[in-house]
Amino acid sequence: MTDFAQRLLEWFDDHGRKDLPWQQEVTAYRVWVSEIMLQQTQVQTVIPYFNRFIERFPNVATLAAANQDDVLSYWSGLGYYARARNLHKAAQQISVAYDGKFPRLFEDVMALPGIGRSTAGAVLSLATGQRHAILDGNVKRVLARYEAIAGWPGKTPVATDLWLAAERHTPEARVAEYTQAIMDLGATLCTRSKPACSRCPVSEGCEALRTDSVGDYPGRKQRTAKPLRTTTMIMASANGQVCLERRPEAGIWGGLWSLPELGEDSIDDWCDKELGSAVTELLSWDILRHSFSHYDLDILPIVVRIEPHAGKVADAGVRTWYRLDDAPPGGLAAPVIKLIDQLKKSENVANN
DNA sequence: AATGCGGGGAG
DNA sequence: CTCCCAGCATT
Repeated sequence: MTDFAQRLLEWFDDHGRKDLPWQQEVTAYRVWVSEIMLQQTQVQTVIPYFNRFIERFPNVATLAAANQDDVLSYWSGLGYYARARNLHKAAQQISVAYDGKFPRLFEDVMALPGIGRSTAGAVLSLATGQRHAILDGNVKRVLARYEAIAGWPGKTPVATDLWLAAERHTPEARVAEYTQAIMDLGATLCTRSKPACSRCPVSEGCEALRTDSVGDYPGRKQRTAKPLRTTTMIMASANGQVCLERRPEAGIWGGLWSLPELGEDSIDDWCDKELGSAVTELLSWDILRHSFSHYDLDILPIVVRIEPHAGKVADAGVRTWYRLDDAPPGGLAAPVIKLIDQLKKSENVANN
């Protein structure tokens, strides 16, 4: 065992996290769900989503049997919705190919949609104790500093070096605890800013600390200016209902329900063409800026009151009337949740 | 090898 | 405001 692993495990006994929801009643399924939710998402954000998801889908069979709208509704607000679609698809594959039992072979796990090298290693090491390395954001930061591996981890040669270090330090015994320990170190001491090197169990061998350059690791990606895009979202409202449409599988917010977006048409033409209704009242709200990692989106919300005989939509498979005091038909993107909440409030005011 | 994919927490 | 997080799939 490397000195690094030895000291890390000793530290874990006293300071590691052992009370996270997915650390109770450890099963491959629960660890898998948690690892998918934790991709690019922090622990505190994930916990309530994990608890709700597990309550509704306690095992592979219940998840595989659910429809996609149901699954996405439990993911609504978490982001990266391809994760939920892949999780669902993988559960169905596990049902068929492995009789509902999560596979134990690394290659089989890697072959499931949404699971790559790091997640496969994390699930198998945490749930079964098999010796596999992981390389998530925390581990990249810890190892880049400890070994002074320069450069942005998105570059192949940098990632290759980090994986080699990860493999080299992963011990033969106590693998599950080691995996949790190195993530905990990154999350609690070896943080992105203001790392607590004075309390670090491996500070003695840390090359970045020795050269007083902890802040230089890991290397950052050179960033370009984010473009700004704009869209108009239509909140067509009648009889306490609002029109929603399902987005295509590919692209942003794939498979989620959203508000219709206005293209080149005028509002009146759109309502006539798509809903077969005339506008009775028109109201523009303030622009809502929604920020993605790669662009900003300015949303101009337009509330359209239409004639109350609206029951018709042009394409019933893609559009639906959503009753505001009802449960949503599926997953909703975060800004759509915000706008619909605002609409509910304004409806309540109007009715009081 | 580079890019697309969400949303939020931290500073 | 900026940075980037328990990454993976696609091209």
